[in-house]
Amino acid sequence: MAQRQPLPPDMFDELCPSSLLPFRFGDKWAALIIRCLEDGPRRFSELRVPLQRVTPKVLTQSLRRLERNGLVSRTVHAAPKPAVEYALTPLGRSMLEPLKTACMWAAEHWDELLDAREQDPAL
Amino acid sequence: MAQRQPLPPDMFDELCPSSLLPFRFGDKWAALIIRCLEDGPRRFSELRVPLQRVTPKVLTQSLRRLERNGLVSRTVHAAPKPAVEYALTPLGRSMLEPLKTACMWAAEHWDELLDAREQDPAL
DNA sequence: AGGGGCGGTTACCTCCTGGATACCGAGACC
DNA sequence: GGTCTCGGTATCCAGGAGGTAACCGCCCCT
Repeated sequence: MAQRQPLPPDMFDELCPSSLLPFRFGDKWAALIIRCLEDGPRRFSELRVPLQRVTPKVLTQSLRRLERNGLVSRTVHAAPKPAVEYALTPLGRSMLEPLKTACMWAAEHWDELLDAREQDPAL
Repeated sequence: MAQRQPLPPDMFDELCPSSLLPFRFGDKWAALIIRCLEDGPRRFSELRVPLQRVTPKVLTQSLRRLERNGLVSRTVHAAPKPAVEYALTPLGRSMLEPLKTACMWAAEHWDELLDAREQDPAL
């Protein structure tokens, strides 16, 4: 193997996007919410169906954060019935691609991950 | 737009890979460590160079966790000098691809993310 | 035999996330 | 006017992630 370069001290300096974001994106439920919105706007109570174990407080928190980061939009419809719809913004939609790449990796290697854990039962 | 399907309650049931892993992978430093190991094995003190702000305790924690999950291997060389080398396993190496996809997304949309936060100064 | 680098460990503490539970206000409906 | 659903809030709390600081054993080198 060729001689490797030493790792530069400034490799991850500052707010480098590649150092902060990937694979630590959002909170626990953010990715799932984005996938729920893939097919179009959804209402609060619609989201609670697949995300059964998310309490309303936490769901609100997640949605607010996604809104703040410009990935999701929140629209209140007064008529005919009061309703709130959450939808992906273009930015949110652009995130579907890397999200799916990650999902595919996870699906492909899920067994290996489980195996590794079982081979080392120490926690 | 065509009528959307309602979201199924079992959409994220159980340990579905796509629900657990993507974008919440590992701890705070896991992704950075993996990128540091891309070019070959590295020693503990080598990793501390780019990851300046990681204390030894936390770095050890991260590495142990990556080892447990089968992404990184730890090898102790006794001779000629005592040294410990961390390297990517094939599984760890397979993670580089989705990781880079995520990095590219972050780099492309970094400005938009910052903009969104500034438009909504409420926290 | 003393010092220094390597590769950690230990104890302690803080903050944030996320969960449980209960409550609530505005409209629509009966 | 009472009640139902929708879309949340308010409060409290526990666990874990991650940071700080100090210490440590081993081996090599001189």
